[in-house]
Amino acid sequence: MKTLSRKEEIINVAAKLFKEKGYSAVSMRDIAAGIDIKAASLYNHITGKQEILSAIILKVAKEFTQGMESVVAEKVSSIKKIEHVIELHIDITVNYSDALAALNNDWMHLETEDLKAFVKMREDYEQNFRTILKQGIEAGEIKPYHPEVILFSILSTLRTLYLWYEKRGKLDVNILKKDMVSVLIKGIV
Amino acid sequence: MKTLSRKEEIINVAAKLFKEKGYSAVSMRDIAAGIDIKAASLYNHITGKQEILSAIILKVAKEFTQGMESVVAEKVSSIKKIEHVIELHIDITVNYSDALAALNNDWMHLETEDLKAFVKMREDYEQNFRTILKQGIEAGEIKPYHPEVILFSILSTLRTLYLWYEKRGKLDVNILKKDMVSVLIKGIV
DNA sequence: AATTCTAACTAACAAGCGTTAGTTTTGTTT
DNA sequence: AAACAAAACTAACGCTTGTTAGTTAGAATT
Repeated sequence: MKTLSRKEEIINVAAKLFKEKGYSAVSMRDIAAGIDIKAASLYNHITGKQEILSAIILKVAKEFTQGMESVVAEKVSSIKKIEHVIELHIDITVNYSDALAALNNDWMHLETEDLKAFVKMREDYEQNFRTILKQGIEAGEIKPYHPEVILFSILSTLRTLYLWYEKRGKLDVNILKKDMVSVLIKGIV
Repeated sequence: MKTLSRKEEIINVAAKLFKEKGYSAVSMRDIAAGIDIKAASLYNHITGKQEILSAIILKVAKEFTQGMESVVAEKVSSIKKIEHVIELHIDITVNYSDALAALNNDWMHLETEDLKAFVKMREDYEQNFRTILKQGIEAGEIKPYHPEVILFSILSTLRTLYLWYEKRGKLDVNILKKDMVSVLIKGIV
């Protein structure tokens, strides 16, 4: 357990508050109160509210981008790749569940460069996933549904996992992985 | 095409803006500008910002509650009931896609009575869905996974469908229903 | 012991917020 | 044409917002 720098502390507290009320409804005074200092003191550590949001979102977005690129490069079946994408999401959810709320709900409050960077990462990520699915369909591993329906179905489940993970008392990660893979890939009947 | 009352117009414009930026980031002046009047004029038609949010969210929440109760009362197999829940979500998504954004992301900004009413409806809804799944598992129609994993997986897909429906150019509803049912129930392998 | 640096503080700013009061315009009913 | 109601307007209110300036206390470095 490394001790956190003040900046990391600010970002963690902010992420938790953003998760509860959303970026716009959280004030700098709220964030400051969360670590028992005054709002003006925050500016000794960060340049502004925007920097906090960027730090939260882009860090996790990079983890997704990087993780997805690793999976794409693997020399395994498409189904195995999808399994690994599911596991990637679960791992990130477990480690950054507060940040994921901001990534899902507050990305539109990013500005200029950061917004563009985020949107690009998100598009690339989806495109990689789409490619995996199409290859799986071509190879006959996956039923020939419209790839968009499959993509959306799996991705929306994975993206909102953070809402659900904490509520159910932080279940065992390995059991979660096994069950999620089964339900999402093999169906329920 | 019935002509809208001013109040309905306000609510529709607000819902669209809430979808784009979230409740807290949308000002009364923004909403007013959306129908080309001044902010103060809104108050001839509504009592305040809160009433707009309540109107948007509770209307749709009631549709879900009512629809789910109809499905539960049906004398059909559990699988058929799940199919009908999926179709219910798709129908509501098509008719109220803006309102669904507020329902998903801004419900926590409801106050007192309205907040309590919403949370109760949501819990009841999930409980009904859970019951359908458990009966399906008991009857051997559904694989014996942990019902929570199935519930979460299907529900999170359906709840974020609004994000996806408009982006893909408003696909045909019947095709969408057919594909979603297949993917969510039968899996992809 | 003197100096520098870090991170807190108080005070205040201009701008924007939701909302209210009072007035004027618009369109309908008598 | 006069009277009325509905719905717009202008102006302003008290409050909160993100942020800046200037100051101070304590720790680290010289």
